[in-house]
Amino acid sequence: MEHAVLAAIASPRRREILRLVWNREMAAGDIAAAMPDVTFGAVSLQLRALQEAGLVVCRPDQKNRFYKAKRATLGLVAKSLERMWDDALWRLKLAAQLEATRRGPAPRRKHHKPQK
Amino acid sequence: MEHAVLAAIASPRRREILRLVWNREMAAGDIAAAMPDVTFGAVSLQLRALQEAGLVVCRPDQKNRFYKAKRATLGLVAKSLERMWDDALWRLKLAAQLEATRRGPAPRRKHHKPQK
DNA sequence: AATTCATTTTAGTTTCATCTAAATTACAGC
DNA sequence: GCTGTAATTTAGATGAAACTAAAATGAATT
Repeated sequence: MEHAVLAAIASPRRREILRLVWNREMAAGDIAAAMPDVTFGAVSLQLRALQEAGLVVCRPDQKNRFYKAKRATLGLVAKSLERMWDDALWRLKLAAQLEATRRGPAPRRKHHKPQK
Repeated sequence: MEHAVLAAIASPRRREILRLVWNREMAAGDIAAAMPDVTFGAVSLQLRALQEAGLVVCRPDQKNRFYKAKRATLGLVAKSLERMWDDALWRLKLAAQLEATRRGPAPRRKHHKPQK
């Protein structure tokens, strides 16, 4: 583990990319399309950073370049990242479920005795 | 593990501090004294960042404030950091030993046949 | 209450990362 | 060759992080 790796995963944007290519490989264009808030160029730069840190590998194929995560580089940290993503998902699902199943009046805060 | 933790350990300066207080607690002034290339103020700011990330705890005592690492916050990543530091030490020691025990002419690169 | 020591905080500057828009490269099909 | 698609690269703008110097805080000592 070197500095470059820690610096790479410190960026939310790069973690977002890393998560996309964690289990499957994806073309650069599809990665960029999954992030409508930035330009293709910006994504390409981050892909380069990830590649230089050894966190992704690139496979050129025809006009496309397919990226996928190189999990081994992260060692134990891979598990931490996965947990981080799972926890975030879990929180989202929980929030959605609470919202969907809620009936009746809005949840109350702890009750206080009315002032005289 | 949240973003704040990853962001905190992405900084070499904060890692340097974290390493100092990894096994023992240290007064802020002593930490700053161990880093002659920056001011006390700068170190204090980084200590605050580490504290906000939950990576150190502070114990006031008289005029001093003693900081120590809160390793639990790092979970598995703690091991990765330790390995990182050990590896760096190992490399330094190896280099020092090579330098100290070297005798005779400087080490040669792989021999090539002389050109005719 | 004034002084000293240890530390934090503030305000301003520099440095660095990230982004955009546009130019450029690379590859394939016509 | 030219055209179109996929991606990278460049140059420049913007914002955040890290630093410094100086001022402010807090706790002990006189």
